[in-house]
Amino acid sequence: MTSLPSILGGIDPTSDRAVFRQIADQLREAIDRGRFKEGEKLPSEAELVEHYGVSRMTVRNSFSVLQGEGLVHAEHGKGVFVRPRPPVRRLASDRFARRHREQGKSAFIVEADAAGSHPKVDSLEVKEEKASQDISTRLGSVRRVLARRRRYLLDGRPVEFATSYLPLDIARGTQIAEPNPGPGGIYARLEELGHQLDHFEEEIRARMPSPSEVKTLQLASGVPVIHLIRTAFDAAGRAVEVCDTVMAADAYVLSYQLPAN
Amino acid sequence: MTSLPSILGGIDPTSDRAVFRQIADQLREAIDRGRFKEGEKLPSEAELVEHYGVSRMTVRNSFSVLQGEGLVHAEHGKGVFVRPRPPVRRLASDRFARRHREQGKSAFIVEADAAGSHPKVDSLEVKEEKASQDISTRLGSVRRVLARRRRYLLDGRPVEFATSYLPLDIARGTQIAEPNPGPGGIYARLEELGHQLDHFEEEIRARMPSPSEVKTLQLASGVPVIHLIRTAFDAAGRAVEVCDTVMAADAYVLSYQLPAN
DNA sequence: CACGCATACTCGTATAGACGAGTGGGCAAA
DNA sequence: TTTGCCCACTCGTCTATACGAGTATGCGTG
Repeated sequence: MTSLPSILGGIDPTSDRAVFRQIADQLREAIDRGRFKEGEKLPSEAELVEHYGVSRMTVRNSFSVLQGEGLVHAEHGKGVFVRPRPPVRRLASDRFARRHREQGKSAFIVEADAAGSHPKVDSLEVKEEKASQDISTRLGSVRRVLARRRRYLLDGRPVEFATSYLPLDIARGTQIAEPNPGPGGIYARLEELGHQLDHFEEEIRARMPSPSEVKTLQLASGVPVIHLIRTAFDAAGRAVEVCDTVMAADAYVLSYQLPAN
Repeated sequence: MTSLPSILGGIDPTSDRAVFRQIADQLREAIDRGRFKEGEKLPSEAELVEHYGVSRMTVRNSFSVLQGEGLVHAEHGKGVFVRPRPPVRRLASDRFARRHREQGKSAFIVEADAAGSHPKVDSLEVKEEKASQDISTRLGSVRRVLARRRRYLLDGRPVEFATSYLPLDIARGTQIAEPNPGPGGIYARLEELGHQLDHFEEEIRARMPSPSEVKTLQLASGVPVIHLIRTAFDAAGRAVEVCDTVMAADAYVLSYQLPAN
């Protein structure tokens, strides 16, 4: 390996920039310049202590800065590594268009197969429950709803956790209340039930994950989530489904097409 | 103030959960339950050291967890405070529709005024420059572009930084190359120049900000950014503008309407 | 050869102490 | 009363040390 001094500079003790920030700056720049490549191991804490002549906590402090930026991740017993950027899934805004619903499989499976990934859906849960205030408002003041929860994985990595909420008067007793909603998914079933879909509304937020989201999506530190709430409206203008989706932000690019008029 | 023991519990030394995580958990829960309200000061490091009987670094460690989650922020010399959730701007997907372009002011100013906020636009820079690889690709292999940079502020707080790129053969010498593009903005000018706008494509990502973005947007730690890249196409199918926008994620909700067919 | 253990190296957690710097209140001097 | 300083309290930074726990490697034993 190339010697450290040739990659990393020294500390400027006269600078008013904190030492641990100077170290973080140098590591960040080295990563940006490709001196440390994706997945590559950074110098160990001990090596940096040696190189900079600082205490271990100072080095750890700089690592923690870079972790917060999502640039690196530490593995106990192994080292600190440059975080590889996982391939992203691109979600087109027309993925729920009727023409994509004709075939049997879900949009997730179809797209992932096409991209050569191995998709999986787990923690499927379908149950009736009390609607939260927010969901109730979006669905037009319903008290209880059918909730369909599932988690999506790509090549073994969880990337998305979604819950669909439907009014009970629509969904109860139909195939929508079954774990497997059948070909074309619940949107196909809704249309068969006479709720011709008219349009969707999507709300997008980004934020840091809650601890439970970190667990469910196995998120590394420094990875935000995209929170998408989609409401489906039928031709009568009624909200027939709300889908609440939390996505690992480093796994997705959302794409929308908008008319200009 | 209510005594600490009544709000926060103790440490379970038999738990395999790290002490600083247990402290972070208790503080997080207290915040979630509203025992500490938005903007309110948390117990000082010294108080928590006293209460839990741990060292100061351990307490600081738990604070750093909560800061990473964007839940709290520290103010030197004052204390650690529950981060207030700033009001969010809701961006509708039709905000660039032609009918909104008739009046004089920009979408940002109009919407902010309507919301009762005090909008401002600064660091306006308009110049010709070499197109990056990505921008060049999106605009259809142009070498040089006109770049229009500006930062948007709401009630004094920077919330968004945007750069528009336009092909030189379209923009050079027109009002688009002026600091003030005139009523209706550059989209109105483009249409006057014969580039009737047909549709937009928007790509959305979320990620942690770079250090320079933290500076420009004065981001607190634990706040991600939404990165939106919009491409405008004219009726001839040509990409006539790419707008690269970085938004403080805690200041925005994006909203889209999609047809179902 | 195969297995298992010792060992060295990695990061994780925690303590104790020191000094610096920003903030705000109180007190003393003008 | 007003001004200015001091001090107490706050978080920021850094050092030095200790032990625990996960990982990988090599060597010795069976």
